[in-house]
Amino acid sequence: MKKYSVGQMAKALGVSTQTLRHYESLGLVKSSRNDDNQYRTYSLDDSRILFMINIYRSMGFSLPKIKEMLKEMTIAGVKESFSERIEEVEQEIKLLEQMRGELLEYRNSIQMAEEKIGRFWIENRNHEMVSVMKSGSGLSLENEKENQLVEYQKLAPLVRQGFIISKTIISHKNLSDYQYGVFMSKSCAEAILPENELSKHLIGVKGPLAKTIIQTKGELLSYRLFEPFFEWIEQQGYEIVSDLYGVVRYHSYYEVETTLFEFLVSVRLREISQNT
Amino acid sequence: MKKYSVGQMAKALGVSTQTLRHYESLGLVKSSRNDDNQYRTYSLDDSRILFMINIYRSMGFSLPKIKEMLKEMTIAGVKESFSERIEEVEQEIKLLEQMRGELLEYRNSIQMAEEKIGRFWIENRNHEMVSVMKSGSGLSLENEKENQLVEYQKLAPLVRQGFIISKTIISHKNLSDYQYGVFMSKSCAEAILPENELSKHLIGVKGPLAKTIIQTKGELLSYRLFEPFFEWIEQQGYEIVSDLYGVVRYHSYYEVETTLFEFLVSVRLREISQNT
DNA sequence: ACAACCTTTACGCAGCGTTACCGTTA
DNA sequence: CTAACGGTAACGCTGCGTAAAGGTTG
Repeated sequence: MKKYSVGQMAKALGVSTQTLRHYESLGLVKSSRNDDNQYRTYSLDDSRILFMINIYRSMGFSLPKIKEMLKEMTIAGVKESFSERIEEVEQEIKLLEQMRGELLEYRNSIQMAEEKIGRFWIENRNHEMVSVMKSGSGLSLENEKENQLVEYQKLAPLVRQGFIISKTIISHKNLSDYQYGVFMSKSCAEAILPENELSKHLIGVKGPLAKTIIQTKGELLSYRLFEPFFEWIEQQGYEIVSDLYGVVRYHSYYEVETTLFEFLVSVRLREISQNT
Repeated sequence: MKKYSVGQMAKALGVSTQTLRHYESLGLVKSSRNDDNQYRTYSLDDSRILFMINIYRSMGFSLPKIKEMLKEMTIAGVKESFSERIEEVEQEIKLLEQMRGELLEYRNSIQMAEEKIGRFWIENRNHEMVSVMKSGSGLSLENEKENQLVEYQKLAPLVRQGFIISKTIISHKNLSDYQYGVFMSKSCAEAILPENELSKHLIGVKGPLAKTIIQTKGELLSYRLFEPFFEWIEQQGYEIVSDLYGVVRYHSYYEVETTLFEFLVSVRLREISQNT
């Protein structure tokens, strides 16, 4: 039977010579050798196995798995391997589709934020979100809350950090002690939270909402940063009726840190004061 | 500001301590150290960055890419990264879906073959396939054909090896010199072959077709192997009117090689002989 | 003599997991 | 004293790609 060298066989299969040697070192194929120079030689039969390996590789089987499959005597066993791989692939597809969804959502949210930096506006729809760490001040990583956060993060990596600034603190014009929060959308929370937890952390921010995008560069949150926002709200004839929620839209560090927050707060029209 | 140890921070983020050290070694984060014991300490600000890293990881960005993104000053740049990643993910999804299709097809074909080992049957539909190596005898890996095969394999790994046994050879009852072929479906060939090539290699096997599944174990193809098949065809009142095509359905090696071939050949009803 | 083959050995890649070996803390 | 932390250094996993350093072929 005609014999071929590694190079010839590699070319015919569309793989590299190293690939063939690698398969041999893993025991996927055994090559015979030319006695004169110890060159590898391949036959027609070898090519059939290499062909199969190629096909299995193109379906994403691992090399050890392929080795197993090539040694598998029963056709039922091979079918089983295929079924397993099909399930794996479907899992991977699901994951990637989820990823794509998150990426699109994130890109949109950045785009929106970018367009609205420093601007103020009113939205009338209700905004429902869940804050996991609401009740702690600062980064509370102890006991229950710590474990909670770990669990939620594992289930939904796409939660957002942010801040909760209570109404009282705002009225005192002193933001030195804001609270720390981890936010997620209601739909996300519904998917991963037990029902009682959901209601415990759910923040139903009722419309109309005053919103703004604030970009900070390594600064701490201070009242001064929000003053234009609060003044604008007043000028529009509204008053604040909820805590102020800041959700991180984008965060980077380059010497000084740069953070893009979306801040939102429930407002209502002030009643016209009789005394003015 | 409150400080946290690696262990605490790792737990809060749902990652391992090694992961945090790894990020540090890559320059994704810088940790300050406790002067007493050189333990790492993390602050609230660090946690925000680690949080972002987690989110980016969950979207499949590589660590070097994430490092870049965290240093990126412009929001447009970040958006661009997202758009790139979205394209990547969509490519990956496409690939996996293709893989799934091939896996399903392959599993079905094995299942079919398994059920019909050693059985003979007639199919009336036409069978169209393309054999790239048709004109060569044995495994021809030279010149043009070699390059062709390489190209086709790269474009469509899921082609099948097989054999072509010419009508003349069959009538001589001597199968020692069969031809080697690489088959693909017409739809696959249409996708990757230039049109003139397609017509050159297209084998239109017209119905009715006699088919069988033959399992060989380290044997060479011999006339004896096909004798029951040919006899059955004759008994049914048919005669062979095309070459015999053997397509590999499954191939393994376990001490002796095991191959599952699907063989098919065009037949037509014999005219009733006046002399018999 | 020279290019184009072939040989083996070994490191590099990503993103950590997993020892190994040792110091610190509660 | 001991368990549970912390530290660094180094190897392991997958599937080859890419030298390095040398022999063989046409």
